[in-house]
Amino acid sequence: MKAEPTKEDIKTTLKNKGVRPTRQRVTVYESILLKRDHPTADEIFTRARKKLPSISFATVYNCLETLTQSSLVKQVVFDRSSARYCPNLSPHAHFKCTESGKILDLELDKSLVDSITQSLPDHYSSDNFELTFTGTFNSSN
Amino acid sequence: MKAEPTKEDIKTTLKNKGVRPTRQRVTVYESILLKRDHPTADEIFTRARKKLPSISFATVYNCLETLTQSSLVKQVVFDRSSARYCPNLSPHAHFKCTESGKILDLELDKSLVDSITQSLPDHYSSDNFELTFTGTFNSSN
DNA sequence: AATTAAAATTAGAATAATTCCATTTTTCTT
DNA sequence: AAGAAAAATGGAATTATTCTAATTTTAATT
Repeated sequence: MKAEPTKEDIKTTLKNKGVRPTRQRVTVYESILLKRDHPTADEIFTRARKKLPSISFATVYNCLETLTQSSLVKQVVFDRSSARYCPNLSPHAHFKCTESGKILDLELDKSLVDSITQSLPDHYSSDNFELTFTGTFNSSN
Repeated sequence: MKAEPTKEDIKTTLKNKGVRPTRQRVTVYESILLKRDHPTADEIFTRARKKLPSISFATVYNCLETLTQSSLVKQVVFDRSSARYCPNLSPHAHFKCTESGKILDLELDKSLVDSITQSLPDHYSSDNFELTFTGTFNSSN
């Protein structure tokens, strides 16, 4: 399932999570996987419309909620701007480039992931973290 | 300036940052420092009103913007809920308890802060990070 | 102390993203 | 095929925040 999951792959993934693979959900999930550029609900709606012109905005939000709940996508929020959605399930950080506005995944060494996870004091319990950076990406090479 | 900064302390802090210490700014900053519970703009407005009944909501937002720009407070955003404001300037993480809704500061070992800072690949430049956890805090002790 | 220009504050309107609601459609189970 | 449950839909409502235009305050200068 590395590059281009088929509709069937997607259906199977949804089923495995106990999520009914409706056309709308499959389409929304597909739209996020298609181009892993952290699209907003609005962008996902636009993409989904191309595949399924009858889909409504409310449904896109419903599907995103369902996908987020079932941990298939992660909601990423920078400041107070629109939420973005990320299908990368490995623990990773996000970097927002203030010049391009792009959001990039930053893979993290397992050792760092462990350090972060273990940094929680006793009595605190969490099964996830979100690490974000804001800055610039210098692609002058 | 550990426990209770006076109005004069606050004025000095603002001046040092090149921010004009208007009554409204001092009051807003004071309202955040008063109780370090990561208040929302709304809560800050309520607190500020008690000290300065004429202050407007727009001004609270303006002041928060100014304080954030000058790095005196940090805006903290969880999910898509209201932004919250944190006057803790040391590098630290935030923990949101899903039971109480409270947001807590988690101080981080310098070594972890360094590891996080150094995890940025070449070409990426950022002078800040935000690390957040969501989970539960078990205070059964 | 009056004058002025710039900066800050204000009230209220506007905006944008998201959520809610009532209805319809689809899907699943019998 | 019928009935029940789940999902999708369109549009209204909500919420936090930003914008705008006018007023007030401040600081600097006369």
